[in-house]
Amino acid sequence: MADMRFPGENPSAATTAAAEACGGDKWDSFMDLLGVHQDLFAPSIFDSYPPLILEDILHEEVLQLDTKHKFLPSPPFSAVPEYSECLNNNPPATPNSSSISSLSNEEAANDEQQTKADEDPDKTRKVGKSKKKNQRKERVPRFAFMTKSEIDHLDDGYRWRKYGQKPVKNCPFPRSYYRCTNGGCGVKKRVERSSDDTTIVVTTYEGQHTHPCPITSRGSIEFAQQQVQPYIHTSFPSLGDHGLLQDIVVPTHMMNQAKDQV
DNA sequence: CGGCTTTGACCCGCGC
DNA sequence: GCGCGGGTCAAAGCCG
Repeated sequence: MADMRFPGENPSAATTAAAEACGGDKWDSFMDLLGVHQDLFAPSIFDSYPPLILEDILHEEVLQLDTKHKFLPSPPFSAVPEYSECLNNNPPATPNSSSISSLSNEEAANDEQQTKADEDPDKTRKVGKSKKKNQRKERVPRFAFMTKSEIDHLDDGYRWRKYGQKPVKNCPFPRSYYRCTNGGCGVKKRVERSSDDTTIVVTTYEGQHTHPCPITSRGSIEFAQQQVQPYIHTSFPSLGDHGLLQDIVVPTHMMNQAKDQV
């Protein structure tokens, strides 16, 4: 994980509040998944631009964290349909301290084959049709960005190889599948355009990078800044209390502002 | 020539 | 059992 902390900086009050609102461990995990250190956001960014928090996506209730650390109803951000697959009545997840590997058991079972394919594709696809239903699989942390952009595949600093594309039902835009090109890093991401708002690109990351970000040049970041407006939507599947999905919407300018100071 | 995208085929889970 | 949809593979082609 790239270490991009600001020397001598401490998280701002609003940052801390946002972290508390998400649950401290979840916030840390969020930052880990983003590939940045929590302290990256230290220089009072959240004081000026508090994050939006989607608390209970089951009821499509969107809450916003204001600068006084209260939850207020926010403008109508809609729930991302695909997230509903993560919503069930599973018992509350118990995130461990090192990662947000807290997908439900059911989802873990669903991902079982995929993970096996990641580890050894030959054993699953060509040979291994002997599914081990009850075998516990390592849970894969996932999160998604909703990005307002005309460009589907945003430059996030990592190198990706496209390995598939599928048409999406009831959506004129296809879904693209990418895999991190770094050897041994099994991180995948799906990129699709929202059918409700075609200006919004939904990028779903799966897994955590096991290597530092290969591209940290300022030019790359600035390029991304030009593409992304105006917010980033992040979800923690099954991380919320009672198994509910918990989402965070981080305005993109916050992300960019933070990156700009690296 | 290596890395990447494209694209049709294939596999699998799930609902009916 | 069958059809459908999601996800992945892998060959072919493109490009720098």
